[in-house]
Amino acid sequence: MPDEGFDKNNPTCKNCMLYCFCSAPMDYQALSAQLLVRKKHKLKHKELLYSYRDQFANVYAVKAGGLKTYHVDADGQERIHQFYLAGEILGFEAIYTDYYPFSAIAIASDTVVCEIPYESLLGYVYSYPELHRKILYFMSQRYTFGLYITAPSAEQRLAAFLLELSGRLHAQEQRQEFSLSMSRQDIGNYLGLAAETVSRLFTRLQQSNIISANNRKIKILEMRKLQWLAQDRLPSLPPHKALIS
Amino acid sequence: MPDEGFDKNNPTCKNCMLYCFCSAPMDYQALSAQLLVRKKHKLKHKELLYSYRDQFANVYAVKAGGLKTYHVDADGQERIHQFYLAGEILGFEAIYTDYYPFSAIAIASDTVVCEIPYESLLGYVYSYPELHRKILYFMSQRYTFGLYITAPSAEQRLAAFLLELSGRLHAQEQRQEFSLSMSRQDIGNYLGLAAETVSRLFTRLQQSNIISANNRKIKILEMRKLQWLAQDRLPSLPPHKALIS
DNA sequence: CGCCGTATTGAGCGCTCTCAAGCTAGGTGG
DNA sequence: CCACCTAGCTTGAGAGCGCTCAATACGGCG
Repeated sequence: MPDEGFDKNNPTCKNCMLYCFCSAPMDYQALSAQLLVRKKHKLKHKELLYSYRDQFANVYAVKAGGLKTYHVDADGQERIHQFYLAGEILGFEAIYTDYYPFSAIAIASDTVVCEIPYESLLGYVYSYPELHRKILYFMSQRYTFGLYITAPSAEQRLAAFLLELSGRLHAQEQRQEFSLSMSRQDIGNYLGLAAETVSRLFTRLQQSNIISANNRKIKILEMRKLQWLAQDRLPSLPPHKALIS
Repeated sequence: MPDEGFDKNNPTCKNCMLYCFCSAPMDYQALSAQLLVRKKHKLKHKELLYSYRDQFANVYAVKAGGLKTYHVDADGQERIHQFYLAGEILGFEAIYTDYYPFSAIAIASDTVVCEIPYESLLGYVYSYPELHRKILYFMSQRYTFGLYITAPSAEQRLAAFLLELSGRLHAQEQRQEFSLSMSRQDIGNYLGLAAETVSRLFTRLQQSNIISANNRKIKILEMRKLQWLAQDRLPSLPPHKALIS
């Protein structure tokens, strides 16, 4: 269902990667929410945003909550492709195929996304070069995610995953303390591990006093040790905040 | 060393994803090789194209041979991020960081790449909307690669990897028969497996008469069986040829 | 308060890793 | 042209990590 438009005091808007465009400062006037964002969707937990093979039409900026994209293989097993957290944009993966190659589903209740028609987004690119760079920037950023999912040990994978999440959530929360929007099952699926293994690893990391983990609440206690476990599996990246101008 | 420019009869140019621009038909005149491609580089096996942390300046279209991008972790272990085969373009991963987040190295002798300055490429986008779509298309395509690297069994990973390669090489060779440009070690590294495991799998797939593998020469004998092993781990994708117009 | 999805914990097995020893092929130099 | 040399590939044996299956505990939501 459609929602009210852009609100520059809304914290979910402040964290959005497209904030600088929706906030319509100076010469970006034309890009105010009414133009760029067609409507907002509120999604409940496990509510589908788009489905595999749907005709590609929109990309979506995540304002609150989170989503996962996934594909169901021949066994009926779900394979998670990517997570999309508040401030990130999904849908670009469909440019290549012209239909969505994955399904996208909310992993948190109260997930809110802004629907951005792709064709109109492309149209604005010519008037707003900065928007163009931004799009390429978003798409490029994804390339650096998930480098660690082939790490030889489960511990390395989870450590790197937590560090990546911590970086991606940087803009919104404390770097060392954050709340997982995904289940153990989903983490395991994404990392190529059984959910039980993920659970055991959380226990182990807590016993070593490297993190504390109360259900989905994670606090990184020993950042250095966690980085050591991850073995520099992530290339050091600038916080994306820097580009939000 | 710089090389002669675009040659529309050169098979390596014909297979390039940017062929339609370099071939300069009609209104794309301005995009002939001299403008889009600054120079060509010939690389020997294991010769570096760019290095981690180098200032981002160019993307590179692979005309012949192949490359891998990789990152060296804290253990000194190489972690392969992606392979780039003839007709594909690398370097976009650096947009986000403004330096190359991985190193790129040739995995075949006689690798040839066309150097395309990113800023000038961006400049042409405004005059040639089709070029813009193409760039987004290339970048989007990468999102669909490597979905299978977290598959639970090694056999599934390798089967899916071979199928993906077969699709990516479609434009250049027979779909069922192709030549691997990467070593067993590299395949294992990419798939999160030991090289020995990869080797054993090749042996096993041969004994089942699903493929034949003489060193780097691969022939898929039973496509259906290979797809069954891969468990539909790849979303079905159109051959990129279709978009080369 | 009771339910159901999620998380934890345990036991035992099997796949893949490691280490190690041959083998093959392609390239080099005599 | 052939012998050597080296990197890459294959094959084997044994160990260990993570998976499966199963039972129990937790916690959010009605």
